[in-house]
Amino acid sequence: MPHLLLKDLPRYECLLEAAKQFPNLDPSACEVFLNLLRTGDEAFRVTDEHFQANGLSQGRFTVLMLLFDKACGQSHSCTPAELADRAGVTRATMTGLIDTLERDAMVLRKPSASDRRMLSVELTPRAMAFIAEILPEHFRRINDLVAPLSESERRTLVRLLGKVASRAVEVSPPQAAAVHA
Amino acid sequence: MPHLLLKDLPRYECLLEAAKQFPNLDPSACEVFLNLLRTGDEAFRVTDEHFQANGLSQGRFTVLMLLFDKACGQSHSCTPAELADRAGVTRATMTGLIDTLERDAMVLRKPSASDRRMLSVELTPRAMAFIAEILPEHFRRINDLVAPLSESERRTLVRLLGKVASRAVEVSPPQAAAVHA
DNA sequence: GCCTGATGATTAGCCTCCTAATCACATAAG
DNA sequence: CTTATGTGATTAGGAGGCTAATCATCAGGC
Repeated sequence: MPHLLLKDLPRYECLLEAAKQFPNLDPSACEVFLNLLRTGDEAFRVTDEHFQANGLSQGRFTVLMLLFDKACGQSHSCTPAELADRAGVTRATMTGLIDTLERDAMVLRKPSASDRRMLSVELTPRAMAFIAEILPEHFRRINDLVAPLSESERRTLVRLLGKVASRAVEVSPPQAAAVHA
Repeated sequence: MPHLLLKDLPRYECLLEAAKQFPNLDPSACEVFLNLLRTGDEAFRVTDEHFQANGLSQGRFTVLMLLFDKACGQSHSCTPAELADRAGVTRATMTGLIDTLERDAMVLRKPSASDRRMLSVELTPRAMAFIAEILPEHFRRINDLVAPLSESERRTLVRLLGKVASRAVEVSPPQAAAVHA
């Protein structure tokens, strides 16, 4: 479920053309922006395809990874709230994701002993086996995707992406932590 | 409505740690992949924030842009099927997008004279004014986002992104044009 | 003229995201 | 103790993706 919605990128000449109408339009900036969105989406698609073939969505995969990470660190529990925060979705969304994962016998909800409002979410053995099953192909796809880049190109790309990402956070902070004035 | 779902990127040391468990995991490839997804999502967010403030979604904006482009080229009509193809969504999805745009008086559905199966979708004057209103800020945000990059860095970034995007298309073609064997 | 199959648009039903409202419980203030 | 406030999880309802199934129309073969 990518969200780019633009199959064919406008070509550079079109941007130059359009720039005549809109003085604000910087062709090179737009070109970077469009390529960034498109490539991000393509990269997403390459892995999502594999997920879908295994009945996963990006959200479900992320939850499994977060719990798997916990499990590896011996900390066998995680609350829905913590999962939501780390996955970057709302708690309502996390409730829905856990619902379907529980339905598919991938996770269990257990009441917390100390605070009766809280739950603890745990992976089932079935989920552990499933993760071990799909991860190798996941990494293979990532390696394959990045294969055309040399190590030095990879460093350059990460550096340039980092500049843009930092700038993005600067110009529009992820969530303006609503202060109760 | 970004879909990355991972607020905090695993740091490089974590990747190296994880690589011990999974021989397939190439840390530099994963780093590129994660940065690509994250930066794409951040870039998306910067513009989507502006859209949301104006009651638009990415899908609605794309439809308006496609129709606007048509309108500028004097070709005042466009079928839902063509819009769906160019936007990269299914026709069913396009029906839904046109529904809400029509409800908001942004587009009109008109029956086609030549083929009674077809519709023609047109922008309303209200939509034209709306587009002229929001585009300058849209371009301003894009320029702002890319501002930290020099012209030469932009060319490099576009080139490297292009390599990855081409590779993505290669390893998993967008849609395997189902042949009716 | 009349089937048959292709094509445009829509509908129905599912999933995942969202916001806002609700409910249960915890905690601090009085 | 009681009340107010805060916090965890859920529910309700909306939007936009998808696939699969329908319906109307077109175009070709006989």
